[in-house]
Amino acid sequence: MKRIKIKELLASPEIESDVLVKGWVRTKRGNKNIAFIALNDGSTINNIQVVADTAKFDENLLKDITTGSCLSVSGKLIESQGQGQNIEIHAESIELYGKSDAETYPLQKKGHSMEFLREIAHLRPRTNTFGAVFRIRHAIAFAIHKYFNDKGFFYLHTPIITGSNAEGAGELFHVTTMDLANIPHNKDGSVDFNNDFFGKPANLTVSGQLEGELGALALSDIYTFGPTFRAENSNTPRHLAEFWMVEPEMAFYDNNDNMDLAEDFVKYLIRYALENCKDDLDFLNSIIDKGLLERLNFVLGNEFIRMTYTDAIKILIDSGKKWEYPISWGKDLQAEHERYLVEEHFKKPVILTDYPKDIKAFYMKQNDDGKTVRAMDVLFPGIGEIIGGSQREENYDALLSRIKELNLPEKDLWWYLETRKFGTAPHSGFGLGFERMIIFITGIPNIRDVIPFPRTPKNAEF
RNA sequence: UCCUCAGUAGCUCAGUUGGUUAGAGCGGCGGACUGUUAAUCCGUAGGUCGUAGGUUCGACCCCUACCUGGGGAGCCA
Repeated sequence: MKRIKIKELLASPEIESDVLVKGWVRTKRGNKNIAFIALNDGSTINNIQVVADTAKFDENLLKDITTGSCLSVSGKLIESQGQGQNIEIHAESIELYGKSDAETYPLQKKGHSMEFLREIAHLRPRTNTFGAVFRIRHAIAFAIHKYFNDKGFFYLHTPIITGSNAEGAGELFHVTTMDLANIPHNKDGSVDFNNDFFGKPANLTVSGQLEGELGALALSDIYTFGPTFRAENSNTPRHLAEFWMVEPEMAFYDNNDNMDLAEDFVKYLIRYALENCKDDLDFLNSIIDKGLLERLNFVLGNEFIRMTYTDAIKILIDSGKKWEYPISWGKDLQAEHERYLVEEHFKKPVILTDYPKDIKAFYMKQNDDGKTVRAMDVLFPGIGEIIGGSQREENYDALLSRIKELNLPEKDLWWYLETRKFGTAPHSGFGLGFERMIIFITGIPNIRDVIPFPRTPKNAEF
């Protein structure tokens, strides 16, 4: 007999048919005559109830069926006599694949704190909450590829190891094969990289954007979707040292096209989750965050506010609020300012545009006013900046002078500059923090709980 | 990195102004129960009180440092 996944079984049950299911025991209840086993194989948040007449099975086998143990069960699918489930399996035979010592297995029937589960990240996917989160995470990853593929975008693989930190986005993880106990130095005291693997300093990427632009200036529309690394000592529920980023880059898009795409994209992902992850979202809505579904539907049903940085500053000043960080034109918005705009003033997602050039990256398209750049940040409730993007500076001279102004390593960026020399084109792009999107869609408050194995300062276990 | 709160049984927590033998619920184990739903009922084992110093006749409790975790902030996605 062929094994059937529990999701499939529950979706189209054939009463009185013989079935074979395999999975892990969530709970066992019962008395000396009958045992009820809740079995879960991860295909869905729902369990199948296995009913076993104790007379039919070896006493020791039944004793070894404990929370966490793994079983193969064959039997007849019948309508349940009890409340709480429609169907159940009347077991004919049970094979115990793996015991789970009840005394030491850390997961119990009762709920656990997220902090405790994080310490047992190797087992937490077996809980309802993490099963739901990781299934949703998968669904959204798939939806990202589907969205872009359907729009004619190409998935471009940008390098994980790079030889420059041109973007200047945060601290780097260095990549080397040098003996750390015996690092060669030049006469001036600096590290001698000549005999290192790449013959020069290398690091894990902080963003695939610059390489993504190279792709867009040949294939028109591309996206990257991969891990990025920041060695910042950030200890917050919104930061990881290793996180996944989605970065589309589009030729012939101006910043308005860019915003249109960003809003449509984010809404597509939310809609995809609502349509394809209903059981998991219902569970999270009841257990983690009672306002989750309402919030997802609200974001879907409303247009994002679009306004310039300059207008936003006016609103913040006119609000008369006392800010911990006083606000004025030219200063970057702090968390309290973003929160005010999104959660109090507009009460919906906000896209801010045209930031002062001095608080944004060198590659952003400069406006004619000489003061601002065509940046756009999408701000979400509870998360802050979920997307950051811009129209890119396509003018060679303007880009080069900005690089010089900021003392960036011009020679490391020769390849980037050449695209502006040979057939340059207006283009735009943005980056979406994948885990932050998952936070929003699942209602899970801590980013460490929306990735299977979080990497944070002082934590690289598993 | 800064501010702040916390660390006591496998888990979640209580523990009086510093005073004999550190408690509960859940989980585990043993038993009862003819269909359970986080089953129920009876019984039972389980502790280097985060680590290292210090104060004291005496420290889970007071002091110092460090470690780990939560919340907030910064950096950012």
